[in-house]
Amino acid sequence: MIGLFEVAQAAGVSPATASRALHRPELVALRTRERVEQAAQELGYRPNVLARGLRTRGSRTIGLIVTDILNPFHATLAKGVQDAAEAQGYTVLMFNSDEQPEKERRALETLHGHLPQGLIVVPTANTRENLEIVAGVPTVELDRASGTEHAHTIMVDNVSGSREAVAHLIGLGHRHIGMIAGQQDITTAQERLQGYREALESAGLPYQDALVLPGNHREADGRLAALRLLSRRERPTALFVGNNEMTVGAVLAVRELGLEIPGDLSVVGFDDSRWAQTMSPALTVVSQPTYELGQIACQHLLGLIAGQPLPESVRLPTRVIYRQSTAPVAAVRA
Amino acid sequence: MIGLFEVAQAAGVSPATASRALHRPELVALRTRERVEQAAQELGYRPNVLARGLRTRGSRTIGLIVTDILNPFHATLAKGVQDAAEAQGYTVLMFNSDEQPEKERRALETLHGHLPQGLIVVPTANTRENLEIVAGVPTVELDRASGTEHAHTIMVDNVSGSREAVAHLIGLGHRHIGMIAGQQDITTAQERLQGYREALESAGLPYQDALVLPGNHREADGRLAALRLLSRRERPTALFVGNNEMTVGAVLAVRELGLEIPGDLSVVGFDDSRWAQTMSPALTVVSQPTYELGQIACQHLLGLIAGQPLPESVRLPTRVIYRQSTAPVAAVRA
DNA sequence: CAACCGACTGAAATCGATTGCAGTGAAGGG
DNA sequence: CCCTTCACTGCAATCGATTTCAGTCGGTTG
Repeated sequence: MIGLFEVAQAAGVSPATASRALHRPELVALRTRERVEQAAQELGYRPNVLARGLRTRGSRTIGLIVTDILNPFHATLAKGVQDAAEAQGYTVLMFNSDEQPEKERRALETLHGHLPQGLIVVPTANTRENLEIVAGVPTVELDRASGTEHAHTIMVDNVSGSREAVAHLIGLGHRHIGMIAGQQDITTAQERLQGYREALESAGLPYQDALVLPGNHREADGRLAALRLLSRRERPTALFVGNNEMTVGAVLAVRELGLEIPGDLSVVGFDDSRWAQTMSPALTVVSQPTYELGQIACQHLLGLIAGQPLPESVRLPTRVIYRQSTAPVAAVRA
Repeated sequence: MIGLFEVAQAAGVSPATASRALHRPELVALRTRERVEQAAQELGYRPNVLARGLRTRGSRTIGLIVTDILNPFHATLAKGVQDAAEAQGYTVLMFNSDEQPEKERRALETLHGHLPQGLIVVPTANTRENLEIVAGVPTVELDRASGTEHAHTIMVDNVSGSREAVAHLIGLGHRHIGMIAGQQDITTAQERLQGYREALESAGLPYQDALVLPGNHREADGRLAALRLLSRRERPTALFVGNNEMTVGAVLAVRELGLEIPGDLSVVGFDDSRWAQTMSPALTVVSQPTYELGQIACQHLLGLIAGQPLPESVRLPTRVIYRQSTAPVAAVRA
């Protein structure tokens, strides 16, 4: 292994000087620095991150915990975080919590041993308690809020995205709009439901409990919820689904029931995806700047690490993309 | 920070004994060990991975380099690797090469500084040279082979998967079968093309160069290639696409041209996905045991690290899943 | 000309865990 | 009763990079 010692020897200086030459250039005479740099170059010196991290108590490493890397939304978040981290020379240690508080806890414990400089986490139900494991480490919560006081959160504007989507349906004449909401212990799901309610309210429509079903954010649950909603005596004419996975399930359920989109039923999903774009008919969705969300979360975290004063809460805009899965309710009766 | 020192103090022993008590129990008296374990438990001791790694020259960490985490295939591989690693107490450092040899090189350099115990890599065009950076580190190549001598590779049986898929098309009466192959500097793409040729050959059909187009594995390229193939005077009646992303592009191209699947054109893709399952008509594909591929690669690597004798090459089976995107060629003329 | 200054460099301590070696006490054998 | 053996424990060195502190050496200033 090529260590600083070898470099120093080759350059005819002490390890101390070699170290300074490489990352505190202003403390070393120009000629010495050049010799060291050349030696490092020629020998292919790569600093031992472990030794450095041990000494400096921190390792230019940040932790990232997402709930499900197989969900394209989370994969995109992860890419945004990684790219931003790499741009600043940080390495990302990534973990999956699979929405399980227990796995999240294990991930945090492992992470803690690596002395990360900071942490980005997509919270689960228990994140508030789990975060004690890494107390003192700058942390950014991504996409959802854990409820921890003074936590930094980077989220999208779920409320207005939902509100606009549902208002769009109302504008098309729909009066019975079903919603498949997520688990209500997650802020994202709460906010999307709130947007739905607000849209109804400003249109003077009543909120009907029976039209809103929860779901655990998985495809299977979306399917079941949709089957139940669409089997009601008075079938909704439109469906708003609170996350991408459940939307897939809902659309499959619609097909199973032999209903036409948008002829029999208008559908709006939350979160755009290739699937939403290429299914037929193409799906109207509330889209989120997913990659940017990850990127900004990372930049925010690096800012925190550097001690910059930053706002505790950042909201990125959502936007409704109108495609072919929504149509005037009149069409149903026609 | 709770270190071994604090634990030792609380248990009334030296750090040396505390260390042994925790990972060499047989060297320590039962009662002492219990005291140490309890102290560690109560204080919430977590070993400092950096210090340990520095001392033992290795950090219970493995590296993983995939080419594109946004591709569900790679995301699934990553999950397989991570789950298997976690099961054995290993931490995964994951990087994206985005198919760029330069990014791969940087990832390897960063990784090298972390003294990983092993490495799993989905090779790019330059992997053979790049791997010198981590010379001496046990390495497993995943999904593709870099061409390095005596490299351990975990791949699927691309040739027979393709052969069977194309034979299926031939069995349906197709005689003009187009293929969108990947870049031919990647073994996976070579092998899938070979399967295509073998199928033609055993059916006594001629191989026509003009029916085979390359592509860089991206959706956009799949679309362009499909547009070109399907605009030929004598249009192919079937299309075999060599990877999942390009298949999406190809299907979009088919729709643009106003062709019906499978009425005007049969389509088979390589690699199953939710998109392939839920598009209409559902896509006939060659499926791969993706998650297992990742898992097995990781177990293989951990085996190598432990010094077990293992075969250099492992092939997992592929399987054709017959859905609605393929139909007898007769239907075209009907 | 002496005292001093500033720029630079090196010796050595340090981070926390592991481990070779030596030392301790008790048990057992002669 | 003494010596050996064995089980256990502690001291101190070690991994590689960083950093404090103490020089060293020209050159400068009063």
